[in-house]
Amino acid sequence: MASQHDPRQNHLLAALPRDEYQRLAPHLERVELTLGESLVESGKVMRHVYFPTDSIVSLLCVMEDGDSTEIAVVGAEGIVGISLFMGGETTPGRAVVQSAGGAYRLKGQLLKDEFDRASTLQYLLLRYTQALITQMAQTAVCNRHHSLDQQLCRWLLLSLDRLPSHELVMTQELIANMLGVRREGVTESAGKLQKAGLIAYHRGRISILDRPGLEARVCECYAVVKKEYDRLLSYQRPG
Amino acid sequence: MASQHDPRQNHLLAALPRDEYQRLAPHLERVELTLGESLVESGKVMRHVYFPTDSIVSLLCVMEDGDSTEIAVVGAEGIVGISLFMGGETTPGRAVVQSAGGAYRLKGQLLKDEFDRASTLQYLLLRYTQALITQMAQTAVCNRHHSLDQQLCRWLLLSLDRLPSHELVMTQELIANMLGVRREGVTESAGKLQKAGLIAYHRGRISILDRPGLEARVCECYAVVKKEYDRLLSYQRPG
DNA sequence: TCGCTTCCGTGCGTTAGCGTACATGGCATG
DNA sequence: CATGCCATGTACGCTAACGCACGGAAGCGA
Repeated sequence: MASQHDPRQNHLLAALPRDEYQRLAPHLERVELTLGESLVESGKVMRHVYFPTDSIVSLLCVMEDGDSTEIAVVGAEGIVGISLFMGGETTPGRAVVQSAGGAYRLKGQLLKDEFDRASTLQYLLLRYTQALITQMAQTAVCNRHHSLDQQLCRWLLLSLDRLPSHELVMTQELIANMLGVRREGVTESAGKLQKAGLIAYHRGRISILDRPGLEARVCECYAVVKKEYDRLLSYQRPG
Repeated sequence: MASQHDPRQNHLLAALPRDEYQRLAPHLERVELTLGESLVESGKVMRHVYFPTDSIVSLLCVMEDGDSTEIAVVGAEGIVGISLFMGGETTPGRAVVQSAGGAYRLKGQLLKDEFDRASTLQYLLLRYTQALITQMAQTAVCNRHHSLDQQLCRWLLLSLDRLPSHELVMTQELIANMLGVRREGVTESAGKLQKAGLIAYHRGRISILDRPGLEARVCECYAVVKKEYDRLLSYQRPG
């Protein structure tokens, strides 16, 4: 069983066979991520990858004028810094802590070394990356075709899936940055959900009161992403 | 030099060292892709990957109601079917031929075998996948924040970069499907470009008359993607 | 040559989301 | 308790894109 602070609260680390995990474990360094902290800056070379345990990290694409959009969200099921093993070293995007909490970090070179052994880690990371790609694609199509109301539901559910509690610490201003819309738009959509009794909002804290209600309002995008994550990250190795 | 039909017109295949290429070459099968042909269907297991030479393939995300959006575009610089080596076997998206032309296909298992040798091919494919991810992310943010006019310019330039000629065979209806907008919207935006003398449109054929003019109108997204492709696919191996 | 289909242009009214401005009420800080 | 900032609510005009409907023209096949 996992102690209170155990790297294996991260699903990728938990899925490693004993010997691979033992090689990495001494180098895993626990860090506390604070809300708004930036783990990856556009174009900067990363020194570490991060395995969240009970934190959430948003992958953002920021443009010259400051407008931004969330591309994908990473929790305990994933890793931040895929470009380190994909080979690019850097990304044009940013990674920002969306929900404070713990994570374990690992020096990029150590991850790369283990990855290059054609290890289980490689298998896991590639499958995870494909799940991430699906999330990005579905986010793109959702941005195009669905209403802000639906997108907000999707965003809340994706966050909720990565949190232990039913409460998230997040101002409407920040949600607006994630979704790439106006703050006032979020106020309006969130107001609808609140009137419908699905959530309660109070100064940067959102309590989810009726999760099935959210699921009833969300667009198909949420289910598509969730299904693909379940499929790809169930970790039944072929051999 | 490449003969008229040479697998090495595809940049990934061209970048392989001799021995790796020799292993794959006997299994590369030339195919002619026709406009609108579907190479990958949502959820279906793929049997082959495709290396385009002078064709263009669009990666689409299609929703239940039929609305779709292009997530990324693949030409001679890339490969169609990344989920075969990423490990997922399938994707929720589709891959549709956007511009007819040649490609070489390879049985999925053969590609996987070579990939798992920790070969140069693996190095190339992973870097390519990262470039693809960048394109997807930028597409998402462009969908959100930029006008249809700008997106059309981006789409034309991305297509143009993957074509030998200055003419593309593509109805406004199809472009609308790619961009996830109405056909009438494309008519209007294309009309502006035509009035400005940048393109000429005639029954499913677009001639680009003034490429610098398009580049002057396009949003930053085009340059971000192009720069990242150039950076990641220049193929200077570290060792 | 006729007729049909495909492709493009245009003109509505409608709407979601934008930009802006401003009001209110918590909460912290002194 | 006074001050001030921050998070949220609200209002209003504006615009890009939507849905729908129609018209015309180019090409193709009989």
